[in-house]
Amino acid sequence: MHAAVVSYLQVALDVPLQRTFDYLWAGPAPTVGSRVVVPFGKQTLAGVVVAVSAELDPARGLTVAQLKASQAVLDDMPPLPADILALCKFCSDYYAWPLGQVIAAALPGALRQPQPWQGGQALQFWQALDVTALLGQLSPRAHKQRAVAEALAVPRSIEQVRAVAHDGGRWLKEWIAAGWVVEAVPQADTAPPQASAHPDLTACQASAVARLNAAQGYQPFLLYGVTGSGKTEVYLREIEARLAHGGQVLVLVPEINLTPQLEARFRLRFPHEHIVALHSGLADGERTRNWLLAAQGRARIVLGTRLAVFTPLPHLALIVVDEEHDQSYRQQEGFRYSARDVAVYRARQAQVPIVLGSATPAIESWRNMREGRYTLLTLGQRAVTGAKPPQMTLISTQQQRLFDGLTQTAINTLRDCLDAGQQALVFINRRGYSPVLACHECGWIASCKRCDARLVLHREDRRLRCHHCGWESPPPAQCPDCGNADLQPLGFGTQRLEETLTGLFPDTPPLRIDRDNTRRKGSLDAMLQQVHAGEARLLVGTQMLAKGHDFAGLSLVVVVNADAGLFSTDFRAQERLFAQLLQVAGRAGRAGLPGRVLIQTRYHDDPFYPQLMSGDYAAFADRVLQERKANDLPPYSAWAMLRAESKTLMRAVTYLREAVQLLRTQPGIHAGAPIPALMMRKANQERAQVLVSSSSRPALQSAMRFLMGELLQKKAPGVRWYIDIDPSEA
DNA sequence: AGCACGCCGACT
DNA sequence: GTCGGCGTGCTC
Repeated sequence: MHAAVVSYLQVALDVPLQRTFDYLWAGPAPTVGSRVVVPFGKQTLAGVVVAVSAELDPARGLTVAQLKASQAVLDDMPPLPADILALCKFCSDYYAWPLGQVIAAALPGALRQPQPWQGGQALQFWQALDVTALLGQLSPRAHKQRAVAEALAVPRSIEQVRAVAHDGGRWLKEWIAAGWVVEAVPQADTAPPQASAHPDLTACQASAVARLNAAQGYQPFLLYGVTGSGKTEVYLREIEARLAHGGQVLVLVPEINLTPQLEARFRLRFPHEHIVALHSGLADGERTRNWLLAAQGRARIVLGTRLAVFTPLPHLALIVVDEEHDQSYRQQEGFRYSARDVAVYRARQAQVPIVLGSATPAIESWRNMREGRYTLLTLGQRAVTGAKPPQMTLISTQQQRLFDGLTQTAINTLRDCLDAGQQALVFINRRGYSPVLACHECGWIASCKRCDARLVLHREDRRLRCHHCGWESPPPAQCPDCGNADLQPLGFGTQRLEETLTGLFPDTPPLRIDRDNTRRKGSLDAMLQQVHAGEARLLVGTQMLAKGHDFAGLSLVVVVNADAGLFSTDFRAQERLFAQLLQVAGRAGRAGLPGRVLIQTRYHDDPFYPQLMSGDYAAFADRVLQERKANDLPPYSAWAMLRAESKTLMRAVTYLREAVQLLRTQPGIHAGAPIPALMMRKANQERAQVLVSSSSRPALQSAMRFLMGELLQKKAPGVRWYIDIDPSEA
């Protein structure tokens, strides 16, 4: 007889509590990273074991009697490997978010449930023993069945079979029972990469590929090239090289709706590889299956959105972040992280190269490149011939009156375009721009005297506020420079644009395409269909239209409120605007038609516009970097936003004031004044925020850690708070 | 986050 | 007399 084995497990649970919980396990110690089912209060939860010991650590301050027993150790997934746990731990510390919730974000939904995942059979693959013989059994008119049978010439999962035909799963079951189809192992590794369809590389591409090929261990690259310069081909070549050495690659892309095209291109290029997609648009089962295939090392290419950055990849050999500047790499809800930054950390941790690709790199990445931390790979020339760069024109709104946001020049040009039977896009962007008060006569802009930042107009209480330092005042009755009494926020007047256009062009009613009216599934496709069919010729769109969609008949783009983006309180707004305008300009004149882009601005003298006109992003980025340095903005200063919500604004503000007092005891920390949030009421909660900054990242980290300790101690009835590290806007 | 316990208003 | 409002307190 031998003594009963007892292990003590530290378990991370998906609860908003900054600690792990300890459980007993009557049996041999499970592997760290295992999924367990544990009782928690009255609930039963799934958790992940983050530490195991044979004795209860007295430092935990618990007695054995206080511990409950873990109910089960699940084996439906391989235990989370040490590198992923370490990555989660890093994120938990860096982003000040509970470890259990970071881990939960890293797992697909089915593996967050306190039941074993039942979809294991979806990991099996099936293949017809003899396709010809099977086809001979089928009715020649059963086209769907025949298609499924043909697909089974190579190993297929049940999802893949269902994708071929709706009833595919049922037929598969029948054929398995009849012995026509047997389980098979995909032969990903034995098939040599096909030497098919490799386009010739330009000199720039060839040199980029050569330098990527030579990379060993951790090496970050910034692949900088205009649209059409062939960044994807560079990724594909490098991926091919890394796969040839038995590696896995992680490819991150910004949006779900861009994935199908790219995925198709990857599948075409690597027909014998397991390529799995990972994004929130997948059904739970498929996402879990894809995640497991990657974690088992069976899928060698993972193509996913930001959440894919946490996928376990035992043979990780390369990370690609496409359109690395894109805002959708930032999770804005709950566990707020930047997938690009996490990807860089992961590449260093795994000692593999990482390629950050963009035509308009994030200023942070540009700085890393300029300071020698990232290697620059430039793709200069256009690989795709034919597409001529559009002709860009500025229209100064200084001389021309605006009619609901449109100049006469813009109206005339739109009319000419529509009369000629072509398509036009009026591009507005009002997302994320704070109302910045300006004089539309002389160009004066309300700015903070103390920090040089733009002031924001808070309409609720008619106050101007600096989101940087908290200074506030009532808005001036008239322009301090020219005396004009009609001060309006930049970008005002675009609200009624759609009606105005309807009135101006009754024969070609505008079609508005934005987030609000495309939320319903399929509605975007229906609208795009109308555009392609030429039924809609006048489009009104937001940045949704800037990405990805090509319209053959589109020859004119009018940008109506660029200035609202140029003078935003968001210090990142300029680079976003630059990227967006370059992108939207690329929409015009795709198919031989000469493209024209009209940009209305009151501030045509701003250095922004000449740099935009010449497409000189490098000059723009260097200038922005200098400005950021001069004004002590990120990345030259580390920022965190402390946000609080409560029933009343007073409470949230008072709470933040106390937090500011605490922060000011910390060395090297600057904390401003609490500011009411612009979108104030959200779910009946008033919100306020305060900006915390430091010239030293470690100082900021330790101050926030200190603050969290203090805030967790003191109880604040009805106040919820959280910390946003590296916030995307002020 | 859940889910309890816990004291004060309108109702089978 | 009870059902139920959500304040506050805890979860190994």
